[in-house]
Amino acid sequence: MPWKKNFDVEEAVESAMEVFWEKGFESTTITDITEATGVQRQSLYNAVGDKRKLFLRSLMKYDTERRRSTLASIESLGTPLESIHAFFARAIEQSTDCANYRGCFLVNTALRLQDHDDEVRDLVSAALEDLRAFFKRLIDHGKVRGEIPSTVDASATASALLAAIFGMGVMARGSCGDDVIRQAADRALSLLA
Amino acid sequence: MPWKKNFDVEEAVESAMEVFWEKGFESTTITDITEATGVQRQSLYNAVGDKRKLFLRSLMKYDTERRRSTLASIESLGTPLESIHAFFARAIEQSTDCANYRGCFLVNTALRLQDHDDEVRDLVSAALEDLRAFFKRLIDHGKVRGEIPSTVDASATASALLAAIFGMGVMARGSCGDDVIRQAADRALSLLA
DNA sequence: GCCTGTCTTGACTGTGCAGTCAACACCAGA
DNA sequence: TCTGGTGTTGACTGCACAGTCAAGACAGGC
Repeated sequence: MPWKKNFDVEEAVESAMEVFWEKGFESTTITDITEATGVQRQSLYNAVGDKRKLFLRSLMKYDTERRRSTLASIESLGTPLESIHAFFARAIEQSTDCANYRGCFLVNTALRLQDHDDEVRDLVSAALEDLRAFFKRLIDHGKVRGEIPSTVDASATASALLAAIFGMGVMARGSCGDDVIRQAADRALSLLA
Repeated sequence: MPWKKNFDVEEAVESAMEVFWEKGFESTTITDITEATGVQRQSLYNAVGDKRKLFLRSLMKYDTERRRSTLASIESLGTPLESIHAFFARAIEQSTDCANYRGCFLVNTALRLQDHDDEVRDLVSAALEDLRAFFKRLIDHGKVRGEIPSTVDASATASALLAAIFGMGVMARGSCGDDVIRQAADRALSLLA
């Protein structure tokens, strides 16, 4: 019978994800990926399919293994208001670390959606909506607990926080100063007071 | 003596700008541009230089002829607060017109700054800072006129409005619903009340 | 009318890319 | 030990692109 693969497909997708995340779909070459994974060209094609399929799989891996678990861990950190602050603190930290800034893989992909097909579009769209739902849920809980004023419109404010997070990412890329990013976060969070 | 060019370089740059704006630097080919301008390859190279120079010139043209004049006309529209609202109304209109959405050329470029050299980076960075200054100036004037509360921190709020504008752009690209974008704008503007 | 130097034209060159191919290495069962 | 099917390897193919070249078109100065 056959012969066993001498590499782990999941590990290869993980490495490919890092490259796509860093450089984006168009700017990543198959050679970049074979170098990052140590897996030969044809072996990749056999195991996963073409570049597009590999990208989709990387994005799905990011969505399930990074984004969702990050949100879950932040949500379980403390009170709802604390969780929202923690999320923004994390975003500020990432946005102001210019040297290593690479943003969120899903948001990066959202910004270049024209490069992709419907499967990717749907995944991105669902992830953005999920992030908004995350904020809304936390705001609702915060209102119940009394740490967020009951006059705050949970849905609208969740949308505003989402925009603020995205905007901070754009500012980080556009080489705005750190202060500006921090100010934007601070004012966005003031919507909860 | 020589022979006169039978095309107008400024017109050609204008057409090239439309293409770069629509598709971005990497995705635009010289052929796209020769087709859009009707100018031959070599004539473009003679007149402007390579693709990178043509892009820079397009971006400078956009900066001076579109962005600045747009801000100036909005600023002279009515009271400071009305101007800010008008700016957001315009952004909402553009962000929710999915079919024709192409964002702001400068912001699009900011999102792919790694594709570009220092000249482009500096131009983008200055433009973003200028937009922030635009908001800050209007807020300051609004406070003097009494239509914006004196408790509002002009600098921080300008940063937040900037982030909101960018965030709305990301949401539009990520195929968020129009309602979400409108909510985000509404909450951002509530920082002025 | 010829000459000079610029503008135009379309073919060409070299490069980098995604994806494919065919030869070979390997293992299990007959 | 042979055989069949799978994994691996590196060379290959075809394409799209940026940028170049050289021959020709053109207008004004002599």
